[in-house]
Amino acid sequence: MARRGSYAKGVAKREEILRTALEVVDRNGMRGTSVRELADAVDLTQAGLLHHFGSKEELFLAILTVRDDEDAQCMAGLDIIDQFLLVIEHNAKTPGMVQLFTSLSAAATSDPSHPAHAWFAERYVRFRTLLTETMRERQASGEMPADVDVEKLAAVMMAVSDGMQLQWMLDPSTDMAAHVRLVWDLALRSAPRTVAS
Amino acid sequence: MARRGSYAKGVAKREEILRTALEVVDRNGMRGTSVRELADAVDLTQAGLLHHFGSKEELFLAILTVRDDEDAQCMAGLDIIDQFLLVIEHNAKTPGMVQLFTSLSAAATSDPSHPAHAWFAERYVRFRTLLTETMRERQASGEMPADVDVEKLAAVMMAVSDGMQLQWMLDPSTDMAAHVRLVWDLALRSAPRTVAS
DNA sequence: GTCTATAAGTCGATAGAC
DNA sequence: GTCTATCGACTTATAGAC
Repeated sequence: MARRGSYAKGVAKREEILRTALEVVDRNGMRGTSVRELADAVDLTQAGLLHHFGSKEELFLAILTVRDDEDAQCMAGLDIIDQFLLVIEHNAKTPGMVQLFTSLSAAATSDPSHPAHAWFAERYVRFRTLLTETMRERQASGEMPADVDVEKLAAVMMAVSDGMQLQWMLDPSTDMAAHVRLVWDLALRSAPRTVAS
Repeated sequence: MARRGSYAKGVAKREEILRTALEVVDRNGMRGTSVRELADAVDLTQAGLLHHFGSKEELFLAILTVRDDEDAQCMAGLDIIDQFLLVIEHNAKTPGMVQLFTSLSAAATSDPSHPAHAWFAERYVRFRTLLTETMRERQASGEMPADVDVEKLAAVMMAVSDGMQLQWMLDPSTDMAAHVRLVWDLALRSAPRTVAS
């Protein structure tokens, strides 16, 4: 079918754009990367590129989505906490990606009309829920102190991960994963609170 | 002296701009607030406003600096940890400011040539040092477990504070201070690690 | 020294031809 | 699906009035 052919071409071009954009962003970050630059890298005009993605922001969002999916794929089966730490260690090798994530998350979370607002909202709920449930299981099996507020701890783990990216960008010798692990270790070895009568 | 007079006028105008800009930003945030808008609010043209600050980014940086100074001023004498938590509680009442801080910190930390890059770098070092020293004192006095890595914990406290702002912007019912307090409590009541022989 | 007015350039976004 | 052309918003820079 002709329709099938042209559709497939669009998808292929879209993926070529994403793959190239991912590399460019990883070198240069979001800031200072214009749509025209990305368009040149895939031999398109700026308008030609924007035909595949509605806007610059949607293009960048697509990049993050691909990245999230790839992370999830190659970590399938691992312990959630281990996954979490591995992703953070991996982030330290892709500075442009970290830059893109922090910039976009700041812009998108602060503006409900931002194209990526819903994506981030859903992402936080999903990961927080996943972490919370895992921690509850560990509490049930006695691997974790029962009186830790795991719902808050899950939010904190993500917040540390996000926040450490800023400090890491200022000083790339910072070990982001080690800082997240510190919180996790504190939670694991926190002494059960004695109930005051 | 005439020179003294005109200099004072410049400073006065600068402060009027900052005061007004602070209000406008607190309502509208950084995103969607143009220099022209701010200029209109203080009865200046865009170029007139930019004469006082080199650029939009430097203007916004000046706003954050004023905010930091005001926070520090009205908290003088309080315990550092209490100060930290009080500032976070205060942030929850100034959404535009939180928006400005997250947007600017993302943009500035990721780009060494950003006008606010050095400011953020210095700010993180300063606060981290302050927190670290305070914690060391508490360890010395026995108020805090001796084997907690306070240098990392200080960085973590700031990271949680920064990171929770994103989740709070997505859901303003989030209690940012409570999450920071969770980390602090975990550190305080963490059981001393037994040394493996 | 401070401000007005304006010019030039960049960026993202969009309309319409092919 | 890709292009040309153009629009409007923003920023920087500067010439010159006061």
